[in-house]
Amino acid sequence: MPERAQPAQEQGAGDEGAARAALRARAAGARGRGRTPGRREEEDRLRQPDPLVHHPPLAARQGPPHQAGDRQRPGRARRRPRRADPRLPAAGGRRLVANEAEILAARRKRAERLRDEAGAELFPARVPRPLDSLREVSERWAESDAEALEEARAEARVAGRIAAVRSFGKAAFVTLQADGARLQVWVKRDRLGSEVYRAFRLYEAGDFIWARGGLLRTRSGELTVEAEEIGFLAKSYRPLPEKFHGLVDVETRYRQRYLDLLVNPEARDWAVKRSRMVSALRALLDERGFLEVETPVLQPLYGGAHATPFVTRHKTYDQQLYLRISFELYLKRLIIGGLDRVYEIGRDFRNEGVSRKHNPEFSMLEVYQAYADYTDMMELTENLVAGAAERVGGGTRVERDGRGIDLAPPWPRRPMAELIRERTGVDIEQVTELEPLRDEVRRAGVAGVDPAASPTWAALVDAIFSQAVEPELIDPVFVLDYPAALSPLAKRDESRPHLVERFEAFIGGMEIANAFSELNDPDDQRARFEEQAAAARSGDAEAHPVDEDFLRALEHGMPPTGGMGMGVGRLAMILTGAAHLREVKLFPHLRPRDA
RNA sequence: GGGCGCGUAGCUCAGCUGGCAGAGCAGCGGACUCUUAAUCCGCCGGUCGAAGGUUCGAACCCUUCCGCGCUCACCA
Repeated sequence: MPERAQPAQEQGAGDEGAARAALRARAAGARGRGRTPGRREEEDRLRQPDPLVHHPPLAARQGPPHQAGDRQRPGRARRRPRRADPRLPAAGGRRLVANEAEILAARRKRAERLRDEAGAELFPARVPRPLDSLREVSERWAESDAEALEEARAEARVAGRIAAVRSFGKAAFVTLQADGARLQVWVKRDRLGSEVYRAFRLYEAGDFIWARGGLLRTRSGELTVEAEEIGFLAKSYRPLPEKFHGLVDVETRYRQRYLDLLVNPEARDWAVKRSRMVSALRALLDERGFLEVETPVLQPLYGGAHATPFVTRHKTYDQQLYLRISFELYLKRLIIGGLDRVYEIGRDFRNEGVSRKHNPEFSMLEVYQAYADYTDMMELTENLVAGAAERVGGGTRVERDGRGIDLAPPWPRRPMAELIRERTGVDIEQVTELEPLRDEVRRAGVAGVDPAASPTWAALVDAIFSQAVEPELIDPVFVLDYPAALSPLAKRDESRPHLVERFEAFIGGMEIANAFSELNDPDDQRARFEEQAAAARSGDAEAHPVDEDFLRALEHGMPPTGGMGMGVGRLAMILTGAAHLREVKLFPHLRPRDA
């Protein structure tokens, strides 16, 4: 029962702020200075003003006499300090400062005028039909010049959110945004009539509207709908993020991802790519005859990985349940039951720390194929990754940290011992005891590895590999021939019993997949479970318990089976070039807002 | 948990060696029928994260705390 690749535990590709820096550079243009913005809303929420104590009038301040008189600006100097008005309603869980309240009040007031003076419905139930897709309109006429548009008498009726308004008194240009596409609408009073135009002036950025009219090119060549009809679709009571710099604050981007998606093209692009990637994985597996299944998230006993589970409780059964840490044991039951090719794409939950490398819930693909072994899983893995890349991005070449990576199969197969020897000079095949290996590591001076910190030979091998080898595995590679001691859950290599039939796939310095020839000897499996149980008794909180029900299933016989787990988030990082797992996660886990 | 960094207007950020708290955007009022960060005129907007300390004087120096980020450890 191999524990699977854990996308929550990324071996991050170093550069902390690459994504953020890119965002900032894009948002701020050439003038952008690198600086992490702060978050003021929090403080606003916590403030309890006492102006007399904290903000005395300037006249009452102690100040040097020679500075006092001549340079004060009367207007500023006499301004009374503003502060949060405790009477204002809390919104979104925090107290509003007066200025933000003013902005919101202005939008409310404008909405009321739109409803009462212009007679518009703020949230109408119906949208005029037929409606042209804004994206399709802009794509269809993208290459047509002014004459071509006129000749075709091109027309469109589009709807979207107002992203920007450039107003000229009796005319205005409105940038509509929908589904990630943008299209300009030219709103002119002489075309619409003064009554409609007066109502239009109460529209504002963030609102949803529709417009119908002929397509033309402006002097600057932009495809534009010259509105002959216009209407209101939905009010936005809150403003969009600042239009030039956009939304930069990392925490706000995650907490209010909808704003991030609206204004940061990367956010949208990565979300779309991840979705397409998952669709591609499904399609590729389906084409190979695999059956997608769903197994319990709520499990009476957890297993299949080495991790701390979340615990929950079923009320009416008064039953303790665990959120799954892997799908493994259930999928193998299905193999036993004759579903010879199954996979599941879903969420695992591991009650571990949250950081750039950890998210308590993360997506996993697990695949099991009867009458197969780990070599079949290699072929499957490289074809899934390359196939997904082709279907998502059009090719098997991706960029990472400024260099290209080719995902096209076949990927090299490299024994772990060989890689370690190449990088460090340490030969784990020759040095098979803990103490000699420690000496060897000290002699070789492996950076980042403290030989004394690893309690066993296997742990030290793992430390060497993680530190010295893994970060350098940029191009796709299968690492195989894992020491049996390092992989107690996989089938032994028959001709070399100190090794197991296991591989891990690495790309961009990250573990992408982990696979085994699955252990199907129930007696051996029982022995492994009991080792785990013993470890648990001696204090290993993550060792998992004996699963009698699973053992009973195994005793009914499981065919030789290859199994593979792949971190969906990790693969998404590779295909999008994202530096952080949470960039490809729509709603990453965050610390709660109110302590 | 350890280390490093950051926190100034609703947003993005300046603020020099301790001496007047600023800009742009957003908001409000006005002008403007080819703009696209529209432009122009005027106005509004601040507990400089919090508390304490040093100082004649603190956004700036010191201490503690809070929040966020990075990193190490942990997490095979």
